[in-house]
Amino acid sequence: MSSPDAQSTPEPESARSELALSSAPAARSGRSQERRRSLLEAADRVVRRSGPEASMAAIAAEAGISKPVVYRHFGDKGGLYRALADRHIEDLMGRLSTALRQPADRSERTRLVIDAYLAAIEEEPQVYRFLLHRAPIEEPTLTGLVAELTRRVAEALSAGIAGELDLPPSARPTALAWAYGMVGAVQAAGDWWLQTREVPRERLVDDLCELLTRGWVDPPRH
Amino acid sequence: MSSPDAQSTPEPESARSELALSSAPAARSGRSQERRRSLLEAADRVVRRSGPEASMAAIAAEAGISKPVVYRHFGDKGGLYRALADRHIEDLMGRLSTALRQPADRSERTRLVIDAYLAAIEEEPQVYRFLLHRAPIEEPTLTGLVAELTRRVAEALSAGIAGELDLPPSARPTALAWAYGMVGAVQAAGDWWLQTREVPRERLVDDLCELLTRGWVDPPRH
DNA sequence: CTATGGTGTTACCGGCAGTAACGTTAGTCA
DNA sequence: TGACTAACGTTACTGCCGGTAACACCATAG
Repeated sequence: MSSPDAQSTPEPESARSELALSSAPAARSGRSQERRRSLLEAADRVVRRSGPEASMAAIAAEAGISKPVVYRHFGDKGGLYRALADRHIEDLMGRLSTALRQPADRSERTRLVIDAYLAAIEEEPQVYRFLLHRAPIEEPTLTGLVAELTRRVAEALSAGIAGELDLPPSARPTALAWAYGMVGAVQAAGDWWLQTREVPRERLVDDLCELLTRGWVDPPRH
Repeated sequence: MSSPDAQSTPEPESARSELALSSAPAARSGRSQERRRSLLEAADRVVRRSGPEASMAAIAAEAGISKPVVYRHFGDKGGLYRALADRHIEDLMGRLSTALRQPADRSERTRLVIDAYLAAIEEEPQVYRFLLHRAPIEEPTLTGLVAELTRRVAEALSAGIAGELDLPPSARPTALAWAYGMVGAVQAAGDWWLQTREVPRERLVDDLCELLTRGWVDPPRH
């Protein structure tokens, strides 16, 4: 927020075309990149261990370094968290779009995507909680990490839906609404599932898939 | 959470049968109830005006009172927020279950509930943001307000679904999964809609209703 | 008049995000 | 080799916030 120097995650590998914030301090030398990586890794470790309410001091300590260094690299707690989130979001998006590209019919592909998401959050519940249940970035019209993740997945999904169903441009809002709806459905159900593991993943995947492909009006078949 | 005295919202009018909680300071005298009300109203005003990151000091000041009074009444920031949330959740639940009880066929009733929810969040976006995008309560296994709202709506909805479709007990998890899925879908889509008003409410309601009742596999009809 | 319990206050604590100001290395140019 | 500079790192602070301790002000009861 306040800091004018919150460079938004110039991660080396992730293809970044949008978000060309001008104020990045240029030089990003090799040593600096290394530091940045190690800081991100330390932050990751701390978040995994202590949840998202980790303090900057704790993260700095974990990295064996003092706070101002962290601030020089990420400008802001929001900046750090955003960088951290970007990494995980990138990962999740990769898994999801792999599933999305699988050659199969619509409902089977739906199943694959849902399963990919649930598998991911099952593997790393702490990371998931960090991404979804934390909005440490104050909103300048925009919200926190949740929205970022939701937005990206939904955006990709809506493109997929529009393409798949061959929708006219006038139906783009419908595709978006559906995409957000589907993402929200899987997120909320996944959240519930993660807290009260009442049912094997398989089962939840089937239920969600049925809801999203056939609707709730017809009774379930099992 | 730390405070042992966070009484959970003994609102005056909401049907309360003496509240067995032992530690409650007993004599909730008339004057005290009045104070409590005025504090909640002040908090509500501040939250509406400044968003959910309102400080306790600000709320106390708005009520023309000092901080410790607030803490005596609610024990905790979490306690205050929970009390505040309960009030709004109660309200929203009322509107939703009214819609849910309407005599109509399944898809029409779905439409009514979705519309009721979207109407509510459209009327009071600030309150909605407070309820959904804030988890100020640290989680001892439990999460914040979002989960509370989601849980209550989903629980009610799943009972409705199970009754409506005459599901056997073995299908209760399915009903729950569907309920959470539907709630999440409407929440996420509503969130998106509230930020980018790309489309009239009517349209979003129709789209969501179609997704949830007929699934996404068949192309939309408009 | 005094004891007591609820209601209010001021003034503090500890912890956090964020920063200013000061060392310290390391590469550069004479 | 030795002075110069600039990035790198540190300690020690500010300001804010949640939460609390300790004290002050009535009322009513004996």
